[in-house]
Amino acid sequence: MNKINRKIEYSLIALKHMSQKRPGELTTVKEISDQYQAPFDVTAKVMQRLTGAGFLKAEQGSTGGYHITKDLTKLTLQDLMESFQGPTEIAKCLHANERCEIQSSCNIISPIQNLNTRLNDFYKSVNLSELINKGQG
Amino acid sequence: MNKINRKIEYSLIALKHMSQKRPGELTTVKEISDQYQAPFDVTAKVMQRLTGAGFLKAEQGSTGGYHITKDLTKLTLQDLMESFQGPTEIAKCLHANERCEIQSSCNIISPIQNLNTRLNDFYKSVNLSELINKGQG
DNA sequence: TTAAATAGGTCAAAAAAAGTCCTATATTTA
DNA sequence: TAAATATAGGACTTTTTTTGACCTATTTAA
Repeated sequence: MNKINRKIEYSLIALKHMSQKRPGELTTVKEISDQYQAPFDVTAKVMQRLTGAGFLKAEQGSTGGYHITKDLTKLTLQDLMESFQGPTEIAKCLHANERCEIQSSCNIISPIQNLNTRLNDFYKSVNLSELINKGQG
Repeated sequence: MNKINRKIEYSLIALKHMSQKRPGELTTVKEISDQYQAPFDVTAKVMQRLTGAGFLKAEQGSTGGYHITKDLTKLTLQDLMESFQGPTEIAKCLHANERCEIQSSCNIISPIQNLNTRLNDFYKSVNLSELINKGQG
């Protein structure tokens, strides 16, 4: 529990890698999967997702690749997470289409809602640019 | 991802339930599993764990049960989580006995460490008593 | 036309979470 | 003293989630 998933990790790796390039310079999936030993297919999907979310722009064709189009200083961990899994929902009862079996008798729905909001606020407080550039990593 | 696990949920349910009783009044596993429709065995394990962590005291025998022994206003979500899963570690690389396959080439170890600390600080900022009493539950 | 890139669907394997089954021990009470 | 009811906890199974692999299509430069 509390683990950050691989997609978020690969996203951070890719974003950091790309943020260290000159503006507009392209990065391929192969480049990242080779350099960081990340599985090609998973990395590819991650890049596609980041593209769909507007973080990156993809250039097609044999000399194609990706480049960052958004200002990382204006993005938060919350933005990144949301692009993969929608709104943060720490329990089933918070999700419209899921149903918690014990919901009818549950005594902690308000606390859960409160905690969810606070966790989300925390994610919003984590700036992606800052995060990526912490330490020498 | 980002889900709180069932054990933490059942813990909060039980703690809230017990905090609403008179001091020293006992609560049984059956009482909780019946009232909140939580699985008996899982709830039992949770209570045992909370006991081991010093949150509760168990009274043996046919009129036994549990009661809270710690002041919830002095406990945090971090304390609760730690009692179930040890220190919060958002990625393998932070854990002494786990090994991340890509660690040797990873470019985000420092960011991950930083984020881990901040998340932990967040959990420490969530007071259990406050959390449990948010809203009408 | 070929090579190398992105796009994306489907499936399988692995890991983690959740729950069940079973037995042992303690203690009250009939 | 036996029965009932409580905690203690090991072992296992099922379910869910996560992670990764496989495959095909499309785009574009050389």
